[in-house]
Parts: sequence; structure tokens; C-alpha cells
Amino acid sequence: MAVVTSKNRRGRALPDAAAATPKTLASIAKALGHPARIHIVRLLLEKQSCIGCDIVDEVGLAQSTVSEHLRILRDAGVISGEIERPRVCYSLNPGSLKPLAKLLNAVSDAGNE
Amino acid sequence: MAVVTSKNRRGRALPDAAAATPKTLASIAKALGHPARIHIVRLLLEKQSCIGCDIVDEVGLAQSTVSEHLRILRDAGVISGEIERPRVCYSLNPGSLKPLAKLLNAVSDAGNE
DNA sequence: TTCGTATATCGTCGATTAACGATATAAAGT
DNA sequence: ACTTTATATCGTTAATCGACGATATACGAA
Repeated sequence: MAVVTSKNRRGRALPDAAAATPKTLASIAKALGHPARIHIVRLLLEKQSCIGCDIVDEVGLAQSTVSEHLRILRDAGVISGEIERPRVCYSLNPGSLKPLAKLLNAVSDAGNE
Repeated sequence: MAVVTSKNRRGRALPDAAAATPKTLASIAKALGHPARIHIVRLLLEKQSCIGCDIVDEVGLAQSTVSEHLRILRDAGVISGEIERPRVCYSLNPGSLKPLAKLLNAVSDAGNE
């Protein structure tokens, strides 16, 4: 079943979806609320990690615009970037979306009981 | 590993996260990207359904503002409202969040394989 | 018919967002 | 020292958002 006491792979407890404030959840959702940012998340999901300039090519917007989208995702904790001058290697923070995922799963499951 | 052929617990195949366009996923996320709207979704999750004016009381913003938030959720397909003049009874559309839930679960699972 | 109730829509205003080009930064290569 | 490369930041613009009060709508009840 699905009522898992969520932990990440280091075994630390994650904040419960019910515990996460509306503000917290909304800020995660907001960070995902743009097609370019969904695109970036998908990209990082399939490639594990990705250099910024490749993301720019892939997304097809101006470099400064993509940089801004990356900043928004970074500020929301969804991704993190490791500097390898002059590049930055971006990757997902898998745990970051769990609070929102929990809520969405609860809603999805509301249909099946 | 984690590349599960996702099915829900009745065994029906779910729409693949990869199938939903970034635009579609972003519009769902955007609809959830405000604390008041998260609040509303949580409320409907715990109460099954709820009359509009009770939502206004619960959320604590002006009626016209809440009406607008409800419209945004409705336009995104997250909720639907059944008219019972002079009231409207709102409830969740459980399936509506599945495409986004799938992506978020995939990201969350990316940490555990 | 008039009144009350719940909701939706309109108009407004300030704040935020998304996009871009131009410029700054910072290290590595020549 | 200069150039190249990748990224971040700045300044600007148009567009969208969030909030509100006022008003419109639509029905049931008195």
C-alpha cells in the first residue's frame, strides 16, 4: 500500500505532505509551472545531469532566459548546480518534490477507494 | 531499478508522464502554484466536496478572489463544480493530477535506484 | 413580486513574470 | 596578457497575476 513513512535513501525522514505548508507546496508547484522548467526537469531526469549550455540548446530560449529558469528551479530546491568552471553541471534533487508528490498522489488515489 | 511500467492499483495503465506535453504539465503545476489553491485542494481532499461559501470562509480571502482561484482550478481541470442554486458544490477530479504526479514520482524515485 | 443567498464577472491597481540583448564574471587555453 | 567559453546579472519591456470592492446573475423563499 501507499502510506509510507517517507524517507530518502539516507534514511532521514522527509516532511509529511500534511505537514508541508500551503506556501511551501505552492512554491514548489510554481517553480514547475512553466513549460521550459518542466522541459528542464525532464531532461535532467533522463540524463542524470547536464551542463547548462546543453540545456540552453535543448530548451531553445535565450541563454539569459534559461539561466533565469535554472535559477528559479535552484531557488525552489528542485535542482542544484555544481560549478566546473566555466561550466555548471545541473542535476535534480530527488527529494525536493516529495511533499508535492505526496499531495498529488493522495488526490489521484481519492478516485480509487 | 525504478523504470516501472506504472499501473494504478486496479491495474489500469496510466498515461505516461513522457506523453504529457510540458505545456500540459506546466499548466497543472501553475494551477497549484498558489497557497490559496493548495489550501482549497487540501480542503476538498479531506471533505470530499464543499460548498463555495464554506471555501471562502476557510480560505479567508474576499469572495471574488476565492471565486477566481476556483475558476483557475476548474479551468485546469483539477476540480469541478456542480450547481445547486444558489450554491455550487466543488469536488476534486482525482485523475487530473496524475500526469504531474507521475513526473514527480519519477523524480522522487530517481534518488532510490 | 420582492428579498435573500451564493456565486460569477468587471474594472482597477500594484506586483510579479517572462523574455531579450548587453554586459559582467571567472577560469582555462594560447 | 589576451582570448575563449560558459554562466550570471542588469535593465527594459510587455504581459500576466492577485487582490479587492462593486455589481450582475439566478434561483428559492416569503
